[in-house]
Amino acid sequence: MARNREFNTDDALDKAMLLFWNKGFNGVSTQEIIDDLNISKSSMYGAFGDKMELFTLTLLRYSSKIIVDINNEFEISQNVKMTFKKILSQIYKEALSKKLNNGCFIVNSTIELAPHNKKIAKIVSDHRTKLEDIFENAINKAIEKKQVPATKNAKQISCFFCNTINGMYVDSKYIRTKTSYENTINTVIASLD
Amino acid sequence: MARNREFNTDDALDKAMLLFWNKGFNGVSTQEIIDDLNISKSSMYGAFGDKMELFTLTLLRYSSKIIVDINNEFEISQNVKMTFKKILSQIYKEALSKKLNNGCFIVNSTIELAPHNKKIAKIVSDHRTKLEDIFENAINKAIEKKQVPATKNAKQISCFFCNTINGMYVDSKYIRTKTSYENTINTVIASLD
DNA sequence: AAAATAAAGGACTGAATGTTCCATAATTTA
DNA sequence: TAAATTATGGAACATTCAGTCCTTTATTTT
Repeated sequence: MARNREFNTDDALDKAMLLFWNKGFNGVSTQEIIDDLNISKSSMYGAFGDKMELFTLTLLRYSSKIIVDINNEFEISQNVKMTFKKILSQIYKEALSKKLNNGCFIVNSTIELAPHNKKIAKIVSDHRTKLEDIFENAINKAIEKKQVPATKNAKQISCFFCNTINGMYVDSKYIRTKTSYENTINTVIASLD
Repeated sequence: MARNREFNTDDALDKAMLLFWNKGFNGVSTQEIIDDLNISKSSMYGAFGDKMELFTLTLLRYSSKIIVDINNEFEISQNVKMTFKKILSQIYKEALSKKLNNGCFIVNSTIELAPHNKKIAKIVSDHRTKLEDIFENAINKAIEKKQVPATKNAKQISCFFCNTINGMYVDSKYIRTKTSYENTINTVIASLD
């Protein structure tokens, strides 16, 4: 050990995450990053490797946070249907309240990078698998509790919900009317009846 | 009039469209464009203005083509449900058959540019409005023909279908299994029953 | 306190970026 | 056929890009 790092690594990752989330990998320059994090280039390269490594760290960080949050939602859940409605509603409420239309960092990265970068494709794909698993477990538990008809296919619906969420995050980039999202959510939630 | 253009403008636009569609605005350089179109820089700038103008032209061209195609589908349609199933299935069949995971040029541009570029946001938003209108008309006609229950809200379902399509185009960037898409489609089509 | 080690600042690099300019070539109109 | 006009090819431009290098500074270990 020798001289200590003068900045907080997690804070720096959070700031970089916001930049990449908002403008994409290609939309942010290294100069912009070091200006925003208020560190020097050598510090950035020393701490995080290169631009793509930094990006990857922020994406993994984002994914973890989302997975933890969604897991929590279902742990405190009394009713799956309500919880799904809450999760879907939060997406558009956040979108409408923010000035930044940054949507979902995972979706953004899927579109921008997944087809041309295997590492990013893996992160995105792993994230999707985790989400679907959480949903599937929640629906199966609800079926056990007779809150959802046993005729429903939990896997199929989980997949469909992920699709809906991805769609909503695309919409959130340019749709600023509550009604549009509520149209979708109402139709979607009905699939659990 | 004077010297004639040596290249075909429409062919050039189609080639440029493929580039942007596959790699996004920021993912394609002017050098790459002129190499691919096999024209000189001055020809490109002379014919299309600048990179963003060229991009905009290709995006509008893409949008028009999609709208014409979808319109045609419903014009030859005997049954809305079948037509929707056909449209949704085509998305994943095309995705699975192609080596390029380019998805939908409109969705890609929505994610990459709409939040930071008003002109692109308008194109994307107009495209969405047109699509929803086509769907709404088709569902209403089907209700008249008693193919769809009159209790259904055509506007709401149209909005939901657009959401589903956007979600599928996100998925198409990294999901290579038929089952996943069929899970979604089966659940979605059921909303017309 | 000295030696070792790691972080920071920032100048620097070479390549790539989007765009412009200009000389030349082709075509049309008068 | 001459003048006008547009297209082409490619050199040139300033800027920005991601990434490196080296000196200085701070901290730890011996």
